[in-house]
Amino acid sequence: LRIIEELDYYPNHSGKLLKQGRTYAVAVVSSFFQNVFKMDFVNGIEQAVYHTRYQLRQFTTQTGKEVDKCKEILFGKMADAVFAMNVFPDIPFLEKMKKANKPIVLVEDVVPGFAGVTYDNYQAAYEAVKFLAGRGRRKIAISIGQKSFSGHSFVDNRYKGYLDALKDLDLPYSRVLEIPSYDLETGRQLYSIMKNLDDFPDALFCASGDVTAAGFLQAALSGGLGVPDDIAVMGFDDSIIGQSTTLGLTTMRQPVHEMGQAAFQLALDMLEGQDPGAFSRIVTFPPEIIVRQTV
Amino acid sequence: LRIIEELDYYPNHSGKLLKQGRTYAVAVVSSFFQNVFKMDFVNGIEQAVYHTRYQLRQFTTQTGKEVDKCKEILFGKMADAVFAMNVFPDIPFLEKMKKANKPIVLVEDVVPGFAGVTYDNYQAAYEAVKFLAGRGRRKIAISIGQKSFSGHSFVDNRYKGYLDALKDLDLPYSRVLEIPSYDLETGRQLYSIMKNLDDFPDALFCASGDVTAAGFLQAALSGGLGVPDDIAVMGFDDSIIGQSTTLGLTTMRQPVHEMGQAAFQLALDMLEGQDPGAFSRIVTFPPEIIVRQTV
DNA sequence: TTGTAGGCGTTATCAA
DNA sequence: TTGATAACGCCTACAA
Repeated sequence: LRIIEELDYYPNHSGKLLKQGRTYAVAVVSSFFQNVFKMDFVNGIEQAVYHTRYQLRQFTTQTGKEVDKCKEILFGKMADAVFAMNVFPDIPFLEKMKKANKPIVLVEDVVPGFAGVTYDNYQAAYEAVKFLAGRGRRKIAISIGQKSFSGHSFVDNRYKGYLDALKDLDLPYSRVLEIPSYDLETGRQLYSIMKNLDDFPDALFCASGDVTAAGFLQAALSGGLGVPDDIAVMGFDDSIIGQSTTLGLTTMRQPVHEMGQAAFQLALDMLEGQDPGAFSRIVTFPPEIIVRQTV
Repeated sequence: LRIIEELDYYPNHSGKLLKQGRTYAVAVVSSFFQNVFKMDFVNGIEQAVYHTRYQLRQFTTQTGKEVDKCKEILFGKMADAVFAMNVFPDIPFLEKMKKANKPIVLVEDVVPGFAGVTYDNYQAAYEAVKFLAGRGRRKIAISIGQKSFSGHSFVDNRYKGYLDALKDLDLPYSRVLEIPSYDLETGRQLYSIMKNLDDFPDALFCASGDVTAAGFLQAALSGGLGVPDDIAVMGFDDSIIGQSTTLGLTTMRQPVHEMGQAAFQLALDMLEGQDPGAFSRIVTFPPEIIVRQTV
């Protein structure tokens, strides 16, 4: 032991893994770089991982190559389990991985019958509209990301929740602002777009997230629009961005951090658990409204 | 090749690495989980890594165990190079790693003679005070993290910049609010602390970062304090938090994303470059003031 | 061109 | 308890 200390000997990691056949690593795979959502999610995984012998690895791939990357990681023994963020649900692929006993946890966009962690996006949008209507708003616009080809992405679910709520509440006004990205500048542009609308809304539900809501708030207030007097604004996520706007943002909380922790727990259940049900378990988190000053 | 495809064969990563003796991985080591600073920094590394054959790995350690972890990673061949964030500068350790030709890039807190990426924190604080004074402020308070034992951490440098600027500008007023953490709530508490001060400042320089500045802004404005009329507020970092406050935050930009890219480039130079100077190169980024509405 | 053998560093097994 | 040996899967070098 003294010699080990003196020579700074540390066991070669690759040699160890090769022999063991297990990596004791889990991997996050996504086609986008760090952003606030991923930060919160990864933070949740990190904290859960911290108390175990596992390592966390992150891989960024080209859009559309996620499935290949997952295969490479799992079959090539780069990690024991994978968290796939917003990956287009390729059922034959998922079947194959399940049959091969390779743990994949789908995040956000989930497929019935396969392990995943998600959020009730339909209900969240539905309740957001109901809440706005309950505060006397009648002309509720929504800003939202691109709808998907499949019609089953989290964006599609939020969209459906919005439409169904309007219908159930007998609100004839609807206005959908579909935006290409989720950044501040796009949020600011929402105001320019809205200004030119002939029929102005009295509420904006930023289903596109807190960052876009913060951008809208900046542009609207410096454009002289009163919030919440002229227009109510509701965000989505309750991320640190939503928490730090100067005018407190009312928002639909998504417990992203807890989702990360749950995702790791689910991966562990698949890797070490006796419970075969884990391979088709979906953990769904409920919406929660955080009321601040913009509604 | 058809058979490879059919059987979903992927080369075993550990076997490959064991033979190669190189991992083609770089590792970020820190004693804290994802936060906005780390997010931006890692994002910079990720984008630089993306175009190479390298992978990025992240390791979170107990505070004080960073050096052990770096040794384990480098000697145990878990990665080819390490980015050490805010690690207490242990010179004998750094000497040893340099002698062993193991690339370590120090981030933020840097040691002369060893590879690192940093920011001119002294100059940044100095210029922030000068800027505030140039706008007619005479009683400038600073909020800042815990000073270090060594007296040479980035916090210490900001502190010195503040004091020297006050001296050079003949401003007798000084008020240092040393805070334990960098979150929103701590920022809000800055307002409560300040309210009870007998001699109220006319400017607050949040050298503790944009997040604390955003928290202060919330508390101050809802407490009825006028910004910038009653008090000027200046942040630090120009992170996404600083960019998304409803009242635009004037702040001292730190190009964290670029620092991440530079750190990876420096690691590459050490790993693949012919230039032995890389092992003692320090890349320092200059400060830049972003003027918005709070000053 | 194709095939075979050895070694990377670890760990598990089996023998002494 | 200790010590030698084989095998994990890859790559490279050398032989056929």
